[in-house]
Amino acid sequence: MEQDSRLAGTVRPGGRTARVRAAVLEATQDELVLHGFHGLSMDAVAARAGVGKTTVYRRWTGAAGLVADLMTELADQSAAHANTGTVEEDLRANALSVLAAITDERLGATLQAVIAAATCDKEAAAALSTFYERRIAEWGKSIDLAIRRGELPEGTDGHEVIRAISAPLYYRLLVTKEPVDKATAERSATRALVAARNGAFVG
Amino acid sequence: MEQDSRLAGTVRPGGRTARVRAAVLEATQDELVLHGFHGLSMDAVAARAGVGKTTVYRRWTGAAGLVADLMTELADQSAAHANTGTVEEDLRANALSVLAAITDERLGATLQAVIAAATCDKEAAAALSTFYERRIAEWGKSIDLAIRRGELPEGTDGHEVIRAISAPLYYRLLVTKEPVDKATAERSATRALVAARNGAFVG
DNA sequence: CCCCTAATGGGTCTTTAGTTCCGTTAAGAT
DNA sequence: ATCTTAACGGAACTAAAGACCCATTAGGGG
Repeated sequence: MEQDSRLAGTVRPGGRTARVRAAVLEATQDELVLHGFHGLSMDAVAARAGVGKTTVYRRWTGAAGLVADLMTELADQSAAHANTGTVEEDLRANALSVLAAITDERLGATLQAVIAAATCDKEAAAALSTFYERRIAEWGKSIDLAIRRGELPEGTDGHEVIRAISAPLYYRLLVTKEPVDKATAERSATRALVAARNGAFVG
Repeated sequence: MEQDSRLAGTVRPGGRTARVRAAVLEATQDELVLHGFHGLSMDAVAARAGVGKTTVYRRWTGAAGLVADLMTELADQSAAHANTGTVEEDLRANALSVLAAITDERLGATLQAVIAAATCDKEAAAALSTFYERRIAEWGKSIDLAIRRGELPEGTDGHEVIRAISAPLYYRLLVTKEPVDKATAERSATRALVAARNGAFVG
């Protein structure tokens, strides 16, 4: 009689509980593609997932909780950094992977939704932050390798270089609403590389 | 009997209509600071502004329309580009003006709200797009002057340099949720400048 | 100053979001 | 296989969002 203080789904996470979670997160992505975060209704998600809306409200507090959980799920699926042998190609690969993510219909819609949710919800903000922290640390290794190969100056801040590549793509996607294509991504990688080679990321 | 197809507030825009608009936009900003875009309620805005909620629904379609109008209002107030005599200082001024905007309590909350709204609303997206198009064109002049002074290579894409300065700041604000301070802004300006001097923005 | 009507605002109605209750189903431990 | 109870789902309920109607107020042209 004391376990009702704990969150539902933690004591018996197998079988049905897992199936419900998968169905709800799938349905959430579908809804995000159709209506975006502001148009995300718990009711619609429950109906599409084929589960009772009581269940959705019980396990996820609200719309922000849903997308936060979605982001957490994606964090576990993030890929390893490229290791092609040259920084130039590694950074190009990084830019193209960001491009692929934000131009993918489902993934792109999900990312934008989490970002929208994170502007006013702590949980979503934390999920986002964690996701990119990991991603930046992972791809930062490419820079460390490049430094060891002598391709970049000693002391170059790898995390900052990786951020510098993604930033213009997200800026276009979210702020200026300009289209983001392959050429944009490649330019972004090249510019970060030029700056890095000239020591702009040292210190 | 035909003018009801036109939007309310366009035939008699002076006096009361203008006062109502000002009060509503003010109240909208207050609410955005408190609850963010996702928590923006037309009802609360009307109450805070001291106007009937019917009026708010009539003149602005919904929450997205409110923030879109707010953005349009801000677009008219945008400042002219700096002209200190050196690119270095002009770009630094640009970065600091972005910093000031996103760290200001009311303006920052408004910008984040419009960005959140723009992820799923065309009107808000258009307002954002227009705002930054203007801003980038305005500050791009600093780069043109620098090219004429011989500080940057002929053919440098000024708009892209300006975007490159803002991008990392918005990236941190919206995506990674890292704090954005003066040092971050200055680094961003410096890095874009280094890349530009080395021809990364030509072509 | 007067008139016409654009624009506002209170009140009411409808719809949708979110909660609660309780019976049913199925994990997972023995 | 059996039992306990975590977790689900339908239904009824409450609260809030949003739409509508019509009387009142005040721009702005004459």
